[in-house]
Amino acid sequence: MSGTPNDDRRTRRRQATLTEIVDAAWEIVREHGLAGLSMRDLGERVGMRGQSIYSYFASKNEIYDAMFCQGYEAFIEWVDDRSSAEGSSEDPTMAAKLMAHTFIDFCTSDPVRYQLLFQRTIPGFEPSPESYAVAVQGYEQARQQLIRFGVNDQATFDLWTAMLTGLSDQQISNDPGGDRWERLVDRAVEMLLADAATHLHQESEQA
Amino acid sequence: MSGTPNDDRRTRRRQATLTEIVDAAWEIVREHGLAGLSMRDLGERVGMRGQSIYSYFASKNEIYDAMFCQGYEAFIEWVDDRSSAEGSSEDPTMAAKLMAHTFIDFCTSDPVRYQLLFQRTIPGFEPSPESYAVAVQGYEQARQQLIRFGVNDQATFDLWTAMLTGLSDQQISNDPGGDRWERLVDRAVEMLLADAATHLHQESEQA
DNA sequence: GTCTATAATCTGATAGAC
DNA sequence: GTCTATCAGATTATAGAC
Repeated sequence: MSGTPNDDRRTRRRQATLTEIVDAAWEIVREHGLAGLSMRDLGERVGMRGQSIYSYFASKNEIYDAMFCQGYEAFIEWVDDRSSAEGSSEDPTMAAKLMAHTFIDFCTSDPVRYQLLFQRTIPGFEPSPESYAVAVQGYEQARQQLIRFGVNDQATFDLWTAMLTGLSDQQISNDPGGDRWERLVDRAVEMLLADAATHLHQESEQA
Repeated sequence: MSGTPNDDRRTRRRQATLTEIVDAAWEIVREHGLAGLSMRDLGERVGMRGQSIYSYFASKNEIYDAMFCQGYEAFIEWVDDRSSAEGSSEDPTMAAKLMAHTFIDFCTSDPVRYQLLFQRTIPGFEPSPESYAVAVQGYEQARQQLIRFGVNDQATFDLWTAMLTGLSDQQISNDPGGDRWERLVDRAVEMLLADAATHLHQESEQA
């Protein structure tokens, strides 16, 4: 009863509408903030009534969840694309700086996405297990990258995430569109690398 | 026509109600998030109808503004109380660590306040000039403190704020109630001090 | 799958009696 | 200064026709 050409067409069409809705949700949220997403606006933007969205998503939180998932997929792709270029670099310091810029560019290029992925700001929202798994995958990818630069224990990694999210956060909050904190990234990486060298754990946690 | 004992009593009573309302607003916001503040809830908590609040505040944003102002006053007092104790310390490294803990304790002890003071998360809200002046005063106080530790140029100060807000933010977002990032503070300060020493600007910006 | 209709509730804010 | 009454909407979500 399944697998007919007609079913194929139908699911493809449905999938297209799903991504169309999520894309429209990102647009709204970039204009009116994370909390400013409403089903009516969303329906209007995608060419249907707000109530019809419920044929695709059971609730508003399910839309946030799809955005959360898509955001982390974008993160993984963003880092993948740029780390292959870094891999060809000989200088590990240079590679670490590139990685840091890659992360901060991702954050500052879309502040609302940063807010959804890396901060807890929507009161009722908890990511589904499936979306959370994607988030963990992104986190692990970043951790594996840093291990290459000698960041092989949890404490040092936590210090790096604090520094990099701190730079992103200040850049977004206090100098949107500028580079007041972004231009401190190279200096921050040099500082972190020097620190990591003095706190080296000999037992690497690599596989 | 003014200055009679009756006027005195009246303004004192009014002032008491004003702070009572702001205190109740903090309670609500700690329970339901920054965006979860409503005039009806606020009125109920303070013992009047929601509409009566408008006798004290012209709009909801004026309440956010009062909270913003009060939050920065609390920050100034918090730092003042603890920096006098630090002043008696001989070791500048120790003093810097105490200052960093003071800042991060302030942030993590009240996440919603941190959100209101240091992040831009309420869509329509802009602090009034009066409240903004208090914020600038708090910022300047922190800057003057760091100058004592050799952080005498803007770039180095920006790096410190990024590190300290980054640690606060990670602590709040990813380990609420714990100390996973808080326990990295001493190490972070040592790292920042070593960095500041190598980037010393001879022309101090002190008065 | 999309519609209309609507439930049920919340929102900030104003007018005017007392 | 607090109340009642009310405006003028907004919100998420469901039921049922087509």
